[in-house]
Amino acid sequence: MDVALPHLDRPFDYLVSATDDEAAQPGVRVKVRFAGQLVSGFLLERVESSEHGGKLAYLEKVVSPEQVLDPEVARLARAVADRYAGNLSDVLRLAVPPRHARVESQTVAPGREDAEAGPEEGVRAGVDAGIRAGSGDGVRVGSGDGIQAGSGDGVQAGVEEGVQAGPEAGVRGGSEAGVRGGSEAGVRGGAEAGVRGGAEVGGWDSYEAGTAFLRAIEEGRPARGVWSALPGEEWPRRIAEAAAAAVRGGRGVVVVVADARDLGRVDRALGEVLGEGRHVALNAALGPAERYRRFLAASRHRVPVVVGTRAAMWAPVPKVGLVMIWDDGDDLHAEPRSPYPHARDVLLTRAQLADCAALVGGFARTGEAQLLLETGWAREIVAARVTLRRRAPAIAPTGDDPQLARDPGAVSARLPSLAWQAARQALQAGAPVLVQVPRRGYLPSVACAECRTPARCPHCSGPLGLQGARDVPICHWCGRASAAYTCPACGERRLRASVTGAKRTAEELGRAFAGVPVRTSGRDEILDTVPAEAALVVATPGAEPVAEGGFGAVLLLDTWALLSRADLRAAEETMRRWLNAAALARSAPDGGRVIVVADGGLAPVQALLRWDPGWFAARELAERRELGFPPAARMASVTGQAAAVAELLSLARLPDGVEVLGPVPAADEQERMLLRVSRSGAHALAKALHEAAGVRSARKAPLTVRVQVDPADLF
DNA sequence: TCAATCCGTATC
DNA sequence: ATACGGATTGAC
Repeated sequence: MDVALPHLDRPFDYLVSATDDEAAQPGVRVKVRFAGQLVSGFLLERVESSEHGGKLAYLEKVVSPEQVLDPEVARLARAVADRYAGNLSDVLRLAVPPRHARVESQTVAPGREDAEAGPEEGVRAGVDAGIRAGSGDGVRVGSGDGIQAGSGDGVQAGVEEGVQAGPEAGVRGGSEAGVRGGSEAGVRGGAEAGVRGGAEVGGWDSYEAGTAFLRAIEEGRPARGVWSALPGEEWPRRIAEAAAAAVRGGRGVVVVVADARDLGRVDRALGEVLGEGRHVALNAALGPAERYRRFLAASRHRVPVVVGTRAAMWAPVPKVGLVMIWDDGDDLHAEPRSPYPHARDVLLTRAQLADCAALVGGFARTGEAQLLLETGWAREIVAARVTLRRRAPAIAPTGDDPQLARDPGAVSARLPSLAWQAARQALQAGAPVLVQVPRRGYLPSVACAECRTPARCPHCSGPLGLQGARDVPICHWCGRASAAYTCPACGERRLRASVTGAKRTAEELGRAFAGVPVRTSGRDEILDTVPAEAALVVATPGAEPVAEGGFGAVLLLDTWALLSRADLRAAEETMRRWLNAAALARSAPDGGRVIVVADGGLAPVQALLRWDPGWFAARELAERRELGFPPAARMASVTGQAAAVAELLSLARLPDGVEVLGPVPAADEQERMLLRVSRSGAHALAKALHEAAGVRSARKAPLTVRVQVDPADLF
């Protein structure tokens, strides 16, 4: 039922007229009369009788016989709503794309391929028996406790406790538990698969548990993996190979990536590995018609594999056997609309509910992924150190480079000398060089308040910037503070903000490396690939192109700006950006180098030098455990006007052990309270908050309160 | 004693 | 939003 009121977040029963009987199948869109007005909803299930005491109304109409809400997705949506203290209707808005009637009629519905093309309405109009009113042949519409009673809670507990209880789940994943898929694998893949076995594993044999993981997927076992991709890895190809294994086993696959560029890469790889017509790519940027067309292709089980950005996590696929997420630390995976579910969480819940395989992959590793490993919910898929050494670039820090100030070359290049040397060598060898600089505005640069000469670091000539409200300018490149800055041109001491971004850096580097083409890739114009020839490529994090044959050198500049952010995830995010850029370099045996302009003693720098995202993630998680931060604990925020927040919290029957923190001021004269609870109490906390919101909405409380579980912006 | 009105609550 | 039931109030 498309009603976003927490106290109405449950299914409602309706009668079905004989006219609607055939079309009224689970998953179809319907219109019903609710409190006097016509509202839309989804038919959740057909039932013989209703427990509802009062009078039942008839379904107003079946909007379309298209079964757009897959039962598996409906269960998932309910579980996600529960986890995030949200309404099913909100989740379904995210999960099922808006209907496009023309697309629906243009394409042939399943099972009707042979029927004479007549419009579906015509087909049903023929069935026009009398009304079987009394029979009580009913239907359940709207919100899905109906799917049903026990399972709502049980399922949610499953994930929480699955993650928590670990060992059992882990053992289950690893062992022979999921025999179900086995038969299909035998029938479909058969001898062929057996023979091709080795080749089908593709590049997964570079990872210690890789081959076994792929075999498990093909055999339909619910294996769960956290995959640390090797530097230089053709990860879209690995994802496609994993998808192909599931398809050979007769199962469906859902892949979620962060942005359109990653989507393009996986889309291409899937086409190559699976052949055309075996998958669809879903992208928010598609128009409504094309989006619905592709959704229908999946919903009608025309294709076994769906890849897409965030919203694709809800895509229906036939007999889901594997869900995958790439680069789960990317903040694009967090849904910005209520109830703000995170793609990783949704996919893992999906795997838990469907008892299917799951893969969380990336060059970096998030605290959440680390937790999956430490609880035993998932197994590590990593390469042996010896393989890593063969594939990784040579990585060095320039932190306290003693040559920095003395080396005239470094000053003229406006780069620390080591970075300058690495770039020059790569260019001389005919290889492209990647320079990663933070996004414009990330840390504003400063210029002389009088003559507007850009303020430069006295040590390395890097651009100076101001961090937050602090007055002391800091170098973007080497991180040194310049307390007593004086403009070399006019002697002025005051500074004003100016902007330096990728563009400016590109200009400066162009002057330093005369004759070398300089290209930029950033927000407005993103490069996808660059050829294997000498060029400087200045890119913001996330916009780095892939170089044919790999970059000869990767320079990570302005690292201080990333590391010093006052964000819980600053270090993790920095690590992720570095690894993603460094992964684009050639291997050390092929001359690939990565220079990070940062102090080699810092933990993220250490982790980068050793290419050890696991070590870093374990360290991060341990720290968050100590501090009681997510994902070691579960947090929720309640935001709104002070009185409304207080009302909600007074109504909430919070479980034992909830810590209430705050209030802290929020935007628009509102305030925000934070609630913290152990992971085992997470479900109860969400339930209590949803119930309290329900009481408020039943009272028609005028002031809105926003409840967020695992808010993206903590501290 | 009954109807008009108000308030709170459920909405199949 | 709107409809309904129960309580409340005011007129006969």
